[in-house]
Amino acid sequence: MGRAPCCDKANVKKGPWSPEEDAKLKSYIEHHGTGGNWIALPQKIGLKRCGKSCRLRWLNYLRPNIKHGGFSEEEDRIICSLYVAIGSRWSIIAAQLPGRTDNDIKNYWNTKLKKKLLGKQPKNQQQARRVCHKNQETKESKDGNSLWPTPPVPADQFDQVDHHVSDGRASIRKFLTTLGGRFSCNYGAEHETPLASFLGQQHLYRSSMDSIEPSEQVNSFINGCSPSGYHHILQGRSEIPVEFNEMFCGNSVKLEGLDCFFGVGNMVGESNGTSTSGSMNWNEVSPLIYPPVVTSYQGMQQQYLPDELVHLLGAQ
DNA sequence: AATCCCGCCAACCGCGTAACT
DNA sequence: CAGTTACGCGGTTGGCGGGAT
Repeated sequence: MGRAPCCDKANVKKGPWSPEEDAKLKSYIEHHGTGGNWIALPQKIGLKRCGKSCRLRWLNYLRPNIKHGGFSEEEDRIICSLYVAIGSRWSIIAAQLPGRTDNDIKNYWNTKLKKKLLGKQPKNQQQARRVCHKNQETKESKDGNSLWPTPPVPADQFDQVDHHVSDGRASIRKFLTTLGGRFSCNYGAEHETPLASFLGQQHLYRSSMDSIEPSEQVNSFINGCSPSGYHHILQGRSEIPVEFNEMFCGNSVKLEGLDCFFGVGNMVGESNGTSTSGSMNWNEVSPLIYPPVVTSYQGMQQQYLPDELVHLLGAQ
């Protein structure tokens, strides 16, 4: 049957917005609001635009107090922290950064922040495109370090990560500690959301990871993860996005506590691309590399996220 | 000076889902 | 309860500008 189009595509203008269109939309919404119906809005104003397009334009550019560019270090840190915690939920991340839009944050992450973090990787990964383009075979491309093996993991073998679950909580604790350092609770700062407070003190760029202990809050989060919940996380409702997986794999720095995610002997430096699926034990390889289809975000929220985050997600 | 290449970002597209009938 | 509609979200695309060759 197919989906009904949201507007008459033939009669709708696409592409960049003109100042006149911006002015019409802005003026109308400021005086009358959206009327709760974006689809009808363009007709009311006399704009030949799709309702979705109007909504996007308003949310991303025309509404008051929108900031563009100039992300601060603090904002960087919050974005990174939240990305580690919840993945590419840009709207949720944007909700923690007043004046920022999900689109802006998404673009910022994809074009700058991700590279800033991945910049710690060997250069061959960053320059692969350029090098390939010039048909130059570099030393790095030969050493195999950039070739993270990518065999498929049969769905029925995910169960075999169960043996990790016994020490899973300890590993998650160690993992979060390694990633973020001290997760302390520091509510009360003005204009600080609980979530920003919860995550804001992570230090992703710590050079030393000795003698850091997770806070009570993190411990309670971790302890709140049932074994099945931990299994669920391992199975790919992974809150550790692929980029970070790649970052760690490509990083020569040994990250303690990641064994349960990467598998003994497969984490750093040993996946040199010379292995074959026949010689590697893929049950030991992180399922985070192959995130399966998400089936129940709602359920995950309720079971595996801290109360603060669940509350925020629920309040959306 | 011309061309190529790449990064950035505004905008679009399609899907999931809530709300409504 | 099923079907329909609209919203909101995240992934992707395409045009533009600037740097490199």
